[in-house]
Formats: sequence, C-alpha cells, structure tokens
Amino acid sequence: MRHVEFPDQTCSIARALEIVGERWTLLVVREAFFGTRRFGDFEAALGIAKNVLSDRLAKLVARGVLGRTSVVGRGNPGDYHLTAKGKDLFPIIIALMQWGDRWGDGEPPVRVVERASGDEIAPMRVTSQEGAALALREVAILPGPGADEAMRRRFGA
Amino acid sequence: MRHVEFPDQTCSIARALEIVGERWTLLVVREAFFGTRRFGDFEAALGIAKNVLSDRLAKLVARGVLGRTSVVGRGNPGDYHLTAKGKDLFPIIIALMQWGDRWGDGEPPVRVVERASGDEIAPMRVTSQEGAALALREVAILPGPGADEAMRRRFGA
DNA sequence: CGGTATCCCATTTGATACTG
DNA sequence: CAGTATCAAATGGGATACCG
Repeated sequence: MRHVEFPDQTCSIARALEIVGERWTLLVVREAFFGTRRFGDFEAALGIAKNVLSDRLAKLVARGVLGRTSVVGRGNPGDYHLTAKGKDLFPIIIALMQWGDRWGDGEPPVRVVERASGDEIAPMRVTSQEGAALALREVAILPGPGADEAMRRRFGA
Repeated sequence: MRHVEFPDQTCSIARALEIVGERWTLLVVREAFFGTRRFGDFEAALGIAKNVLSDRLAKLVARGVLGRTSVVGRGNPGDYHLTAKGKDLFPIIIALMQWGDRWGDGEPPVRVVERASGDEIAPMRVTSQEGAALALREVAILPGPGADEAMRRRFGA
C-alpha cells in the first residue's frame, strides 16, 4: 500500500475518504454524534483496540473533524467533540445509517427523531435547489472548476 | 484483524460499512455512478490493481450493489451496472462529494447538475418529514426496534 | 479484453504490558 | 482514566505472469 491513500485521484469523494475512509473512523465519528466524548467511552462502545482508537482520534483531531476541550477537575487532555467540520458530516452519517437500515437485515437499532415533534427524520434525498427529489437519471456530471485535463475530456468540454 | 469487519456492532452504519466501507469500494461505486460499466474502464479511471478491482467488483455483485448484464457480441461475462440497492447509495455518494468539496482544498473537480435546468443540485441536508433542515441538536437518538440491551440502556428505555 | 493465480511486502490490527 | 510502547499475526495492496 502506498502512503497516499488514493493516489492521483482528482475526486471530492477520494478527498473525503482520505479523512474519514479509514477502517473504524466513521464509527468513531458516529459515536461522537451519539454524544460520546471520552476515550474510555469510545473504547467501550466500539470494542476497538486502544492503539487504533488513539490513532483514529488523533487523526480526526489533526484533520479538524474533532476538537478537544479541557475539562476542569480532570488532569487529562480533555474531551473530544465534533467541530463544525465534523458536524457537517451529519448528512453522511445519516445517509449511511438509513441505507444500512433499508438494505440490511434486521430492524433498525436506533431511531433518529426530531426532538420537537418526536417524528422520525425524513429519508435523505438528492434534490434540486427547489427541493424536488432527483433520480440518478435526472442529473448530469460536468467537469468543475477544479477538473484536470482527464476529467474535462471525460465529461465533455 | 478478525474476519468480521466490525464485530459485535449493532449499528446500521457498521452494516453499511461492511458492504461499502472497504478501501476502494466507494470509489468503484462512484465510477459506476459516473457511468462506467466495464472492467477496463474502472481500471483506467481509478488506477487500481487488477486483482483488487476484481475483488471489489465481485464483492459488490455478491452483496447486490452491482449486477451484470450480458452484452451481445461480447463473449465476456458482461457489463456491471448499479442495482436498485446500488442506486440507493446516491445520497451517500453525493453527501461525501459535497463534504469533500466544502472542506477540501481546491476547486470541485466535478459538478452535479439537474439535467433539466442545468442548476447545481442542492446541498444534502438532514430534514424533518416536512422538509425543514435539522441541526444536530434538534434531533434525538432513540433505541429502535432492533436495539439490543446495551443500546436500550444507553439511549433510554 | 477481462479477468485469475502467485508472490511479496508495507500496513494494520489487536493483545498485552506499561506509564503519568 | 487516558493513553503510549511493543510485538506477532493477518491482511491488503500492487506487480507480474498467465489464460480463455
């Protein structure tokens, strides 16, 4: 395996996966969304090896997904919490959860509800600016401003 | 590493990641969304080793994310295409792409637009049934019908 | 073209022990 | 409690060669 995760990929998904694509990483992030803040709680909830957890947390902090808060009355470095960048993973976490629920076997282990009403949240959908759901065939892929030559050739001028 | 990817996880995200969480897998799926159908095209677009690509495609087929279509005039097994289960990964792919664009450096390599209008698609959001965007603090996690004892203890009765 | 079979090595993982 | 250090074993990845 090379050191760079996905070499030569000009792709936003590859870029995202270089940050959250490692094994265990998204489960650590999920735990953070569930409110877990302490090393030992991550460890217990995930059943992950300590060194791996340590590595994942450190990387998530280094990459700006998690931050640390010092806690009064505790000498340790402090709790982990989602940064704005981390909280912005919310749609990804929810989309994964919903897909897992729809296509996995068994009932959903957790429900995500609107706090105010108690209603289940809506299924994640790709929509137009006006909010209309878009199927795959209703969208087109075009080269963006950051497209390299290969991309431009591929998706038309 | 154990054989089971994420042992003892009662979690929809873990279930999803057991299918699409392996290295390269989501990039293969992305390619499928971009319209790639043939082994050699995946290979060229991704710069992935043949054996790894072979493995990922086989697993995606085995897990129902991709299907194969026989192509007339070609003796080979046939093209790969997204199944309904695969197409349902659309929100995940788009959410990852948008997050990578927002938080990565550099301009977006590709744009996803509504075919009819040419407008960019909307950012993925977690919403209520009525379509109102929900922030993290506006939702609650509750044990679902498939929750095990630990889950129930954790998220309240 | 579309793979499969082999080989080798870098990485990763998890267990255990240890430390402030 | 919150990690770091060490280590053996498994795995994953890429390269190459081969095949229908």
